[in-house]
Amino acid sequence: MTALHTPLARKLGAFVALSAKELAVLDQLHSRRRVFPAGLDIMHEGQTNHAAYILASGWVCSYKLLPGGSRQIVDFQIPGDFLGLRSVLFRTADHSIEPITRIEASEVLAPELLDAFNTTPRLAAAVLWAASRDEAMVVEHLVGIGRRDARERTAHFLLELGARLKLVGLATTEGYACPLSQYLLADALGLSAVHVNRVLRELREAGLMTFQHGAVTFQDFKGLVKLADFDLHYLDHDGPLLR
Amino acid sequence: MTALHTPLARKLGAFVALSAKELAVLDQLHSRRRVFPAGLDIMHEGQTNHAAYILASGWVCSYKLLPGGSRQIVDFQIPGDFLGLRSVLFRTADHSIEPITRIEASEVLAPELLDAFNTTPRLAAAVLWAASRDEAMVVEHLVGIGRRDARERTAHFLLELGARLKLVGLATTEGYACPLSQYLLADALGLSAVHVNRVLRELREAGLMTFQHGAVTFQDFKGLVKLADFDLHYLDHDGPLLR
DNA sequence: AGGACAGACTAACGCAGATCAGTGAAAGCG
DNA sequence: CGCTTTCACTGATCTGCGTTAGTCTGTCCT
Repeated sequence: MTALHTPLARKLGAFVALSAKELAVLDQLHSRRRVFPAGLDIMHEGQTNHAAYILASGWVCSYKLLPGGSRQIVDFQIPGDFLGLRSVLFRTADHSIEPITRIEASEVLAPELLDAFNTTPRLAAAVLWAASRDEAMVVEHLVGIGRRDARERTAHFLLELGARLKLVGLATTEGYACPLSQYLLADALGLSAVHVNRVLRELREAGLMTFQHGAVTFQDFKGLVKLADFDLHYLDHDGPLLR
Repeated sequence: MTALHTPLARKLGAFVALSAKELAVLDQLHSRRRVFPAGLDIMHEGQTNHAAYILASGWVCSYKLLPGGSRQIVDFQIPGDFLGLRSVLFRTADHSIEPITRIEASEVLAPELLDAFNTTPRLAAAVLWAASRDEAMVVEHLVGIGRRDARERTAHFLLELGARLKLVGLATTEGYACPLSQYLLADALGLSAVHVNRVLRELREAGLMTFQHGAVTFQDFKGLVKLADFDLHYLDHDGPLLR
């Protein structure tokens, strides 16, 4: 296998073996690279005619604000993920996107993407598969918020992040570097920051995992998986309908 | 405008004017019509190699079960919606699908759909738009469960259902026929059935709306919209990137 | 007709998690 | 160099919602 140039190539490569040509096409999508600072929204709910991006490095969150001032983070994006792909189909974005760290991202215009799909159809299938996987994760997130208590929910979420990061080589079974604050985690989990803190302490004191100093460390992976009822099969080993 | 044959045609037609040819292609997708009784799952989480369907009549819910025995309903599907479209891309379904009423649905195989897209590309855009809209609704649902209290959440959900039903001619601003039990509503909203009952009583006593005898009736639409912070713009008036 | 069952509805009680109100440490900055 | 801001962390109190345990209807059986 040739060297994997980008996180996206690495992610898709974990699912279909990519030819040199396909890798080259993927690389070309990364031509218009841009850098954004942390904390400054790159896309706003209601905004029209924005571009889509492929995230090359750094972390991002997509969220919605409510009139009461609270917010719900729908998902975090990590290297190799698309930003605002769905919103491009609508004229206006249905959520906002904020970089959590300084990020590097490549602007992708719809025509370029369609072009790439035409020349390398297997890429289209792979990208569609990735999009479906993202959607499955949003659904799993919904289920967690609706029906899991704070401990299960937190554990599940951090395990899932780990699984995603592993795909792009940014995590091991031991843990991963994680730039999230407890506030961000709270907004993602539908909890208060105070309660997130308590839950993290519980998990730590139970010897299951730690979330400290910008790093997530799994001490008892199996125990965590059991507590969270984590089933990675919906992220794993599942290929699309490739014919 | 020609007569609209199916709910799907009606829904897509609300967004792009469909030619006679496109209508014919849509009709053809409905050739393999099947009937399913209420309460019997037509698709199971973990099941492999199932087909996708277009719902022609009746109501359906897609849900996930948790080990504790509770379940979370991710979404209800109404006539004109696709069933299991995303799960076809994965080898195995990531959720279960259960008819709430007796339903009629047309089996659609992936090749047929791709064929239809090739002969009428505008149809592909329209279907993609519909899929994006569905995803946007799941996101909105997630936000509701995470950050809205029971009253807002319930009101928002029933308003959204109304907006969707209006698109296929099954609702007016006054209300709509609704076969959901309070238990189903509870599983969708991440609440207990008991509390759903309390909330519905509150809404009724506040003169906002009723949910009784299989019908939802809006008495104070504006008041409800305000309470729920309901913004239908993400369902309305928004076209896809049509070139 | 009587029994079984599903669904709407209610009251009493308990708890998970929100809210409020702080402390203390580290990092950015004029 | 203090000053401000951000973040982790904690205890006390409050509350929205779950849980339990019912009653009452209507409808479908046989």
